[in-house]
Amino acid sequence: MDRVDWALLGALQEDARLSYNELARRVHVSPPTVAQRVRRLENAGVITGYRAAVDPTAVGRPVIALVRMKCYGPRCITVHPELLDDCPEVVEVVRLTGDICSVVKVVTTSISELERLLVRLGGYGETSSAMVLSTPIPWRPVTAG
Amino acid sequence: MDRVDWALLGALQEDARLSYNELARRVHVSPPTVAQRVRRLENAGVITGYRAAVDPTAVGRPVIALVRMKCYGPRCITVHPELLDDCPEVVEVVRLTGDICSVVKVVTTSISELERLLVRLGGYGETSSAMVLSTPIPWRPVTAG
DNA sequence: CGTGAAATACAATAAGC
DNA sequence: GCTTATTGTATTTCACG
Repeated sequence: MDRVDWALLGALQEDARLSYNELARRVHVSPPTVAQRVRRLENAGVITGYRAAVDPTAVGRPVIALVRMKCYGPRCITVHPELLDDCPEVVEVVRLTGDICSVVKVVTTSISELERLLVRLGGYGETSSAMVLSTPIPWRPVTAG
Repeated sequence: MDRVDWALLGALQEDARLSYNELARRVHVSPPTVAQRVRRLENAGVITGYRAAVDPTAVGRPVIALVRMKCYGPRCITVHPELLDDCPEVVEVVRLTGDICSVVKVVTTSISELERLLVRLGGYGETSSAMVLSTPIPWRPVTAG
């Protein structure tokens, strides 16, 4: 992780579709070197994927919520996330320290769909939900800082 | 948003670096059609960007936390997110309904750096933090479902 | 580990269906 | 609005320093 690696990481976090030529220009190394470095970062697990970011509202899923879970013992969704494989509305689950065992981000078409999902999640634990009004900072790159 | 658009969205959420040729092969339309459709999705605000996903642990930032904020009146960070412009550790802020005004995701190198950040955030409101133990579901694509 | 030069593959435009 | 064809450029691999 030298200065070149961080520059590549920064550029790819801002725009994952930049070509190796364009990256080479910005980082001031040759295109093959860029290709080699990027592959190294991928294989080392630093870059875990490249994703198009989709605005849920723009595709008819304007109802977003964060659900805090206190799971009932061994069926905890943090240890069995596959329980949610048939819930495409669930887009993220993070396991936490403290009395809240996880926070689940859900993206739904409507309040009633959200309600159905909360019923489903309620089967795994105590839920407490809050709707997302907006996302003042949707993301930030991880930097060398 | 017909079936082809959803297929393109799905493919680009899984791998944002797929070429138009490769996308054309998978979705069974011609490359120029892919280019046209993808550009339409970008301009319509459906695709808001393409980002490389970075594993914070792999770059020396293993201490991740979710901080719930109850801001003090008008200096609420949800209405003035620029207050956090000089905090690169803050990677996401979502505004919520309910008594918690926002949840802030922070990515830090160490517990002591997390502590410094909590002091800073404490200047804007009451904080309640929980550390991220793992991410059982780090993300999921938005689908036609 | 980095650079340079080869063949291959890709993107973009324009024209036609 | 989708496809085919063409042109120019980008990407990749290999060989070399």
